[in-house]
Amino acid sequence: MKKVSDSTVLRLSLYRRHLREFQDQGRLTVSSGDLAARAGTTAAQVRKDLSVFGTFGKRGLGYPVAELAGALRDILGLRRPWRVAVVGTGRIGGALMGYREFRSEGFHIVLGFDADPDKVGSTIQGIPVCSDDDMERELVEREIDIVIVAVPAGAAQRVVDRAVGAGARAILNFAPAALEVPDGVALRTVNMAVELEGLSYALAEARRDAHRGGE
Amino acid sequence: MKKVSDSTVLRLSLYRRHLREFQDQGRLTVSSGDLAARAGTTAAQVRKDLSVFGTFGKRGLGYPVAELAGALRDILGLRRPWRVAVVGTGRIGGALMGYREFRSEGFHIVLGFDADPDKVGSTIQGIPVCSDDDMERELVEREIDIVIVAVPAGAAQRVVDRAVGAGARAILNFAPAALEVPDGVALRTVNMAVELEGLSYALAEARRDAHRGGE
DNA sequence: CTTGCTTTGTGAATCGATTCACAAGCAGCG
DNA sequence: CGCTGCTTGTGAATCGATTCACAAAGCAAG
Repeated sequence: MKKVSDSTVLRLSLYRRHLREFQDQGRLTVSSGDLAARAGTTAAQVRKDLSVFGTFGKRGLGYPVAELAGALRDILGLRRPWRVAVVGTGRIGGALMGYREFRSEGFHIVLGFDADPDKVGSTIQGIPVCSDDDMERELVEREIDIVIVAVPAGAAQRVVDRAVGAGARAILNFAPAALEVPDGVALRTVNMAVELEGLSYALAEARRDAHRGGE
Repeated sequence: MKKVSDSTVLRLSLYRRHLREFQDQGRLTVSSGDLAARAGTTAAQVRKDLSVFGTFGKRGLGYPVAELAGALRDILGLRRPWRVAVVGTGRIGGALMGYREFRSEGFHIVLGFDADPDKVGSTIQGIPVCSDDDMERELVEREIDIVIVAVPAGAAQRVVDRAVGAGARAILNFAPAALEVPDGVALRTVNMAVELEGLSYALAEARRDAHRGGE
């Protein structure tokens, strides 16, 4: 299989979302242009992205909404639910444990981990919290597919190493840290502070331009 | 000013983080290679990124840590703090209001907005919550620079329109929705479900490869 | 069956970002 | 002072992703 770029996969997710909207509206087919307009890209981009995985449309007609949505579901691996654990049940971790969007997309958060003995044994958002110490065993026993890391930056690499050691193949990291994982392990980092700094740059740049009189 | 790519700005944020670590370790200079190793990129990339904004290093020596960190601070617009408001004080919004990393990087969350009358007038993480209805007035009066959107997808575009109408120039969106903003307004969207679907794709792909016998 | 309108799928062209490769600059040393 | 060892800054080359452009295909109407 040829390598598929991250940005293509990301867009497939978006397409699927918008396809569901079209489906709710009772549309039977959409053109690449319709889909592109919603997803904020171009018709050619939509067609190119889809063509990586096969041919789904009919010339002159467009794409059958329901069928394409199903195909994307398969491609993205969303046919069956994934089992997810959250490490670190502080404010961020706790919020993620209650995030509706995850469950409705087929990501079932089945347990949390925390180092705080007061939290161990309790539930957060109805999800049981285990001790950090038992991480390896629990990950295996509860057949966790995806580990979400929501611990402070300093602890993140250690958590990742342990999770990978226990066989984790996919990690979503919310700690503001650059993490290392071996080949074959999928890692995505959401760095919220970096996103804010991107906005800060844009604001500063706008101000600089204003002082300089545009350009 | 030539256009600077998002990915360059994103990396500058990372460089600054790692520079502080070097600084804490007492290093006076770093080479592009040192910085690249930490940030997970290449020496050439580091030099190219920096060269967009000027020349900061000395040949044969590397970059002066403190000076470069200061320069990045200026470039990223972090010299003075930004005033931030969070719209939607549910689980995600509430967690963001208490997120330490934001404050320590100079992003001061000064108020929240919520539609729930029970919350209006209370404080979350020590930050006062105002009514959605007063958004325009409060944004102007409290001189908000950045608006964080943490409302359900269906309400996000309306919030953004109102914020932009009140003069907001920078928006960080956590709602799983494709938002439209006029030119001149900086928008970043953090779509956590899409990130998870990226991992799902990787897992599904790995499984497909396994069934097919690698490749 | 033919004409006209639409829209896909895809090679080719373009664009942008990353990587390469090397001259130029600097410190240290004999 | 000139030589050695590093490291930057940057044009040129490469790589990858996006956009263009058009033949092929489907449908409808006459």
